[in-house]
Amino acid sequence: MPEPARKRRPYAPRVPMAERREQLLDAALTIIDRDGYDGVSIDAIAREAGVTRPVVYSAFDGLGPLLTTLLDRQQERALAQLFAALPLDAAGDDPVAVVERATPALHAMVLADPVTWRAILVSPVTVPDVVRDRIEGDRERVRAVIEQLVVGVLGESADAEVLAHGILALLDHFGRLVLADPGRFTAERLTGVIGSMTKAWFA
Amino acid sequence: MPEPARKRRPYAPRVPMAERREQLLDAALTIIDRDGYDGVSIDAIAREAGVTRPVVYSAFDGLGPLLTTLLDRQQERALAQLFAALPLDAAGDDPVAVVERATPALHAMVLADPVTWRAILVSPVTVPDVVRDRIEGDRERVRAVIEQLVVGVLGESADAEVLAHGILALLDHFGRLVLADPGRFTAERLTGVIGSMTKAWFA
DNA sequence: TCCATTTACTACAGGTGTGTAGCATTCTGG
DNA sequence: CCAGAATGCTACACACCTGTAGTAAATGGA
Repeated sequence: MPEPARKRRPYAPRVPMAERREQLLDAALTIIDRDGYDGVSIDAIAREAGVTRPVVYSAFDGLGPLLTTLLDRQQERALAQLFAALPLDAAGDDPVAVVERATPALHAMVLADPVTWRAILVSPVTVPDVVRDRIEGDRERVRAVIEQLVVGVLGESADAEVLAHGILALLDHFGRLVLADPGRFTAERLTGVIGSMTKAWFA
Repeated sequence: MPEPARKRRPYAPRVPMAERREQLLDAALTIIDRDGYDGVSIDAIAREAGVTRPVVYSAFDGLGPLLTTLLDRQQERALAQLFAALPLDAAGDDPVAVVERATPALHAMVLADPVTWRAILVSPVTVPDVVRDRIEGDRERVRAVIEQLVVGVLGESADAEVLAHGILALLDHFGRLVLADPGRFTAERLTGVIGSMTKAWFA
């Protein structure tokens, strides 16, 4: 029988830096989706990607920069999806109609890319600082957009800041419900509730 | 000059087990409040309490049981505070009046014991499993109570489950706002927004 | 006062993660 | 075909955490 000889690990496929970086970002996202932000480490990412840690260090300066880069990528995807689904140009329209169009659109958006949205919605506070600051910053930008919508519809009299916080909190939570149990929390139910709340407000 | 001689660590005050346990729970809560659930470990708790790890192990069987005990204690405090502030017996009353009494009460409750409430509100998902399951369980119980209130007020026709989710999400988020910036998000503003939402619904 | 009990500490063995230096392999262009 | 540049791996030095066995100090009652 031959020597045990399992001395050297088989070489991972050689890959140019740019591609390796993408692959590592994908690995990080997979871990976040499967194990939460707790599970993310240089070590875990290397294992997930089938390489050793120095490979990761040669592609990124550490966990913080890696996650920042990942967030850059996901941010672009998420905000594009979100602003496509939000009724940004509906200044004068009937609010009920607007809401009853936007709600199913948001529902579909979340289910169409659950990995992206889970990483954003199911992450609120106890995550690495880089990530938290980034997500909070984006959330604040979205909230400002909603606040403008509120002002546009209700005028200056309402407490638009607090209302926008409330609306975003509702959207967040309904998003989490959809991700957690899509069969239970359907577009119809959510649209029904949000629609009747809107009707109550304006009718 | 005397020998360096800093061989032995000064003894921590000797304390009976029951008291030590309380002290360790307080240390854990302090850490959670300051560093989040990520920072909690047997080691960190021992350091925070000014003792060594074996002391912690002699008081609890490990981190899980310690946190469970802490949750038992905090749960009692929190639910007592919450059900005192919630209008559980207001089945027939005017909803607007009920809400305008309950909102300032909840606001005061959160600010009166911010450490307890931060640990509950600012913790949603990425926390030790024992803690998450526990908090989620309690949240679900509270949500069920709210659902009953909704049914009592709106009847069976409404989608009480989803509405209760929405209401709890609003309460959660407004609680976080108050904890994050008490000067900005006052009882008056929150009561104003919640009151006008309620008025819109029922008027 | 002295000893048994209670309480606390030291020390060790083992696990996982970080970051880096130096070596091995593969690939590419002349 | 054969450098040298890319790319990947091994190995090491730390750091921090878990649990536990053995030892030292404080306390209280006989």
